[in-house]
Amino acid sequence: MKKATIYDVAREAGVSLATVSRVINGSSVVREKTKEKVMKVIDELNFKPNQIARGLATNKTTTIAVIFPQSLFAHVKDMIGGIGDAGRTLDYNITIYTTDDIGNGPMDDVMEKVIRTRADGVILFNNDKITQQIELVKKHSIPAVVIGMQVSDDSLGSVYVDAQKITYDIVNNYLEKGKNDIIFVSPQQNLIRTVDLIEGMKKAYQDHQLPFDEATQVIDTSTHYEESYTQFVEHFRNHKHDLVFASYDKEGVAVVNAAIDNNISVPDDMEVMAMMDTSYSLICRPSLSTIHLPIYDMGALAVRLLTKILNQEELETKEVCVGYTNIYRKSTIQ
Amino acid sequence: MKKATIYDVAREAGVSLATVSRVINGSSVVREKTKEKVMKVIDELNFKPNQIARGLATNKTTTIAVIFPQSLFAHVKDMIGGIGDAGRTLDYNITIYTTDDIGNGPMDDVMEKVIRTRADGVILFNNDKITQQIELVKKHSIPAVVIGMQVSDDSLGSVYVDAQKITYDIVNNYLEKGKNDIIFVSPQQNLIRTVDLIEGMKKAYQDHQLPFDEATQVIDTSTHYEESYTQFVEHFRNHKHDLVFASYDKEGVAVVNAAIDNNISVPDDMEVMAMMDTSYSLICRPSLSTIHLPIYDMGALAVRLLTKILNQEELETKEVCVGYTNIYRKSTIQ
DNA sequence: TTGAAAGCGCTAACAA
DNA sequence: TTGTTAGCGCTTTCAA
Repeated sequence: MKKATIYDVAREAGVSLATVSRVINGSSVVREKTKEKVMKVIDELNFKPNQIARGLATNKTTTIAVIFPQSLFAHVKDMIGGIGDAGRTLDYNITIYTTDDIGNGPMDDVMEKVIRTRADGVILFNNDKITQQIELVKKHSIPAVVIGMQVSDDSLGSVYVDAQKITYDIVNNYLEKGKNDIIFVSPQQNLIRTVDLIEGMKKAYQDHQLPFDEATQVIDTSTHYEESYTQFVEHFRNHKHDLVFASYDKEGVAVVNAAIDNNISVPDDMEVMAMMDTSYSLICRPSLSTIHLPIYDMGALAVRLLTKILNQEELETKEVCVGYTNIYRKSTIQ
Repeated sequence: MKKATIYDVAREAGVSLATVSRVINGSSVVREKTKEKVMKVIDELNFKPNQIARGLATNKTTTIAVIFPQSLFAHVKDMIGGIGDAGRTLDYNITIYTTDDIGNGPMDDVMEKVIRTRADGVILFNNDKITQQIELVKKHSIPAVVIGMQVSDDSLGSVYVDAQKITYDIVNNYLEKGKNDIIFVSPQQNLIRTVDLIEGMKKAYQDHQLPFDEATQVIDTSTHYEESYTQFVEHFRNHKHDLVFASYDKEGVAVVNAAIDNNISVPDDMEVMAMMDTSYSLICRPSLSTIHLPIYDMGALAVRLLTKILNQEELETKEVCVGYTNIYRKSTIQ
């Protein structure tokens, strides 16, 4: 049995196409009596408007494309809940596109697909290729919002956190206590811009007239627990710091475990602080002090912001900065 | 500047619509010379075929809807990588829909959206409402594959793991060693059917002519670490078992940590085994023995299977059973 | 308040 | 090998 179309409804209800269209789009001009009649037929025929046809007619798809590299997956997946829920509430379809790790001209290919599908807008995430991605959406003038970094551009929105402030405050706090052996560990790919995080540290050192040596105080690591753990076991064989700040809980746990295995007591001999407040930080023993970011909300906010841009709604700002909370648990002395 | 349409290309290239259409769809009948000419214009005008228009004409959207309850998010998110990558390789769009936790008539609403968007097919996950969901897709005759449970139905595909065998083998092994105080812990919502997991245990007990008491040997828990941890700290105050089998690593870690806090040594006093082989099992101390399931692959396989069904390709079976590996680490005596 | 009709951008017979 | 033409199912003027 074929799906009922608007024609079928019109015929059965004895009205024109236009009237049915008005009814399903909630136009106010249609008489109550007619409306009821049409609704009844819609129900009887189990008619569901074809969004594809509508899309063709209106040149809108009510679809938002979410683009992210697989390597950022750990961060993105936690946001998908918020993105999905907001999409549902606001009646937008969310379609996801992964880049890299597979295929060849990754970003171009993906953008090509997004353009073909005529998504109304896209959501991007801070990553090492973000500049190139932003170029692309601008070139094709696709409305977009990027999560994880502030971007000041008329055509783009952004949802971000004040990364510099996060590290500045923490580092400043330790320096004030005379604890100035602080290192920063992070994988290359990160939702929160590592340059900003590092910048915040630098500033704090500067304000205390202390030297900050990026070569030794910033350590790159892997996103795979086993690799980072192994790396840190080695590192802590002959290093010990006042504070290790990790940009993601998982790496924070690797630090803690590696330290413990080198008989460095956390937090007594060395303090550890991480970011994101995921389950990892709870599971860790001692439990990890961490920065809580409103991950779910950031996803939902990005969708909300994007739809506002799409609907040309008034908005005070296209750059929305979200708050965060320092959560002190057992890996720091508080 | 408006986007170029197939008309623009036809006009510029001095050919008809049909020819352009043939070129972009890779039809073999078009002369090489003409093809080149058309391609050139396509490039110049930066023409991107409108998939919406194509969808209307062909009655196909090349999109797959992935539907899952938020409560199953922890499992699903790990699969999204595989689903996304497979979608990209096979040139299908993946759109995600979350159910429950928000809104009212959850599943009906979602299905309504899926129908409106005319997704070619859907991917479902085992969860406590799966029967109802299967009913719905069948009622609307939407091609579907479900992940996490075997379903024998002509119109549906499934990608699953032999859950009964997993628990049977493990439990059987312990019973043979005379260790028969075994409990099973799991949250309500699970990707792998808990009834099957429990059934496997029962069978093993049966084969050993030993009683299995579901009331005491099966423990429900929360998906939130803090809650399950608290619950287990209480439980282990006056319980100790030969083996605790948890259906997900996170709950396994909660068991381990709660046991340790009650001075129960793992694995000497009590062994713990979990499922999924996520980072949690690595982070746990002692590291968790766990069942490795090919999560990424299951996602990719589901997409592959669904597209085969959509394209009416020949397939030996619609019920694909994937393998698994027992990974023994430090939470069990091996 | 309703209807007629054109058009959205493409595909797919069918004819040439 | 190419072109003509009729849809696909909806929205949206414009007129009534």
